[in-house]
Amino acid sequence: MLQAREAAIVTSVNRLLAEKGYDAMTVDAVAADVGIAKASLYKHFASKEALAAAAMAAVLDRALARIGELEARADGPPPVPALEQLKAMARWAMQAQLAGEMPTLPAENSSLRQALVADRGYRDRLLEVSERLGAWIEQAQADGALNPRLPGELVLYTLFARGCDPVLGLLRASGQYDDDTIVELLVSSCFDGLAAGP
Amino acid sequence: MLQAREAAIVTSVNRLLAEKGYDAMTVDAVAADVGIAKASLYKHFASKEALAAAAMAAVLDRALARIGELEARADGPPPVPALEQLKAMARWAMQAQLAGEMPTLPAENSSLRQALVADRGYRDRLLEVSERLGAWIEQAQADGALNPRLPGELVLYTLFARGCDPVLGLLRASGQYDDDTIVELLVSSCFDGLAAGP
DNA sequence: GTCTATAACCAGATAGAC
DNA sequence: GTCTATCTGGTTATAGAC
Repeated sequence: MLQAREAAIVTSVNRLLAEKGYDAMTVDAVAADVGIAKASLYKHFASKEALAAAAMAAVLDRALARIGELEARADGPPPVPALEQLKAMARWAMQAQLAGEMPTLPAENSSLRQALVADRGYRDRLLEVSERLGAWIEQAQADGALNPRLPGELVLYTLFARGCDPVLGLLRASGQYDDDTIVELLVSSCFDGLAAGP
Repeated sequence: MLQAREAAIVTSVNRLLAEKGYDAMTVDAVAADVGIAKASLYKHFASKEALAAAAMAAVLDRALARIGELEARADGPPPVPALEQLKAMARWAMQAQLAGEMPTLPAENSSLRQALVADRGYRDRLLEVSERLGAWIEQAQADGALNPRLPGELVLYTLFARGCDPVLGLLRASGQYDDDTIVELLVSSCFDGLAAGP
C-alpha cells in the first residue's frame, strides 16, 4: 500500500512538474492532486526538492527502460546503426514532452539543480543514462555517422536539451502541425541541421 | 536624471534576470543592486512583471540594433548571403548569453510569459525582430541555403531557442572549451546538424 | 523621488490529536 | 499514516513622512 501511494505521488508530481515547472508547482497542489493532506505528503518525502528528485529519477528510469528496449532491438537482424538508436531516443524524449510527461531540464541557476545533484538516486541514474548514450555516441562516431568536429560531450548534452526543447511547444502552439510531424521536423533539424546539404 | 536612473534599473534587472531567472530574482535584490529603496523602484515600475518586461524589451532593442548593423554590412561589397546573417545573429545571441547578458527565454507555462505578451512594448519589438529575421529566412530559402523541408517558422523559433540553449552552459561547465570555441561548435551543430554530411 | 516601516499574502514545513 | 490547524520565513506591494 505504501509503495502504491508513493507511486501515485510521484506520478502526480511528474505531471505537475511537466505542466507548471518546479517553481510554480506548489506542494498544496500536489497534495490536492493525490487527494491527501499536505502533512501526509511530508511523511513520505522530506521536502519539495525530494519530491522533484523522485519524479526526475522516475523519468530517468523510463529512459533507461527505453534504452534497454532499443538495445534489444539492435541485436537484429538487421543490426541497427548507433545513429538510429540516438535518433530513436531523441524521438522518445520529444514525444514524452509533447505528451506532458517530461519535466523540463532544470536550469543551472535553479535551486532545483543543487538538490538533484545532491540526490544519489537521481545522480546515479543520470550517470547511467549518460554512459549508455555515450556508448552509442562513440559507436556512431566510429561509424563515421556523426560530424567528427563535434565532441561527444556536445552530442550528449544536445540530446538531453532537445528532449526539453521549447521549439516543440512553440510549433504546437502554431497549430499547423500534428505531433508526429513536429517530432520528425525537430529530429531532422537536430541531426541534419537547418542548412541545406551541400 | 530620471531616464538615467531607469536605465540603471533596467541594466540591473537584465543582469539579475540572466543570472537567477525570473522567479528567483527578487525585487529586494534589484533594489539592493541599484542602490535605492524598494519603494522607490515601484515609483518607476508598477510591478515585478513590468520590470522584467522592460528588461526583455531592452534585449530586443539590442537585437534590433545588431540586425541593423548586419543589414548595413550586407549591402557589401561583397554582398553577404542571408544564411550568413542568420548565423551571425545566432552567434550574437550565444555570446550575449555566455556573457551573462541574455535573460533566458520564458517557458510557455511561466507566469512571466502572460505578462510579456500583454506588454505592448515587448510585443511590438518581438514582432519586429521576427519580421526582420523572417525576411532573412525567406531569402535564405530562396537561395537554397536552408533545408527546404523545414518550415520558416521552425527556423525562426530555433534561432530564438538557440540563443538560450542550456547546452552553452553545460559545455562551459565542462571547462574544456573557451567561449569562442563553444559558440562555433553550437552554431555548427545548429546549422549543419549532429550527423556527418553525406 | 527617496526613505523607513509595514501591510497582506503565500508557500514550505511542522505540531499534535486520532 | 492521516488529518486539521498553525508556524515561520520570505515576497510583492503600499503608506506616509521628508
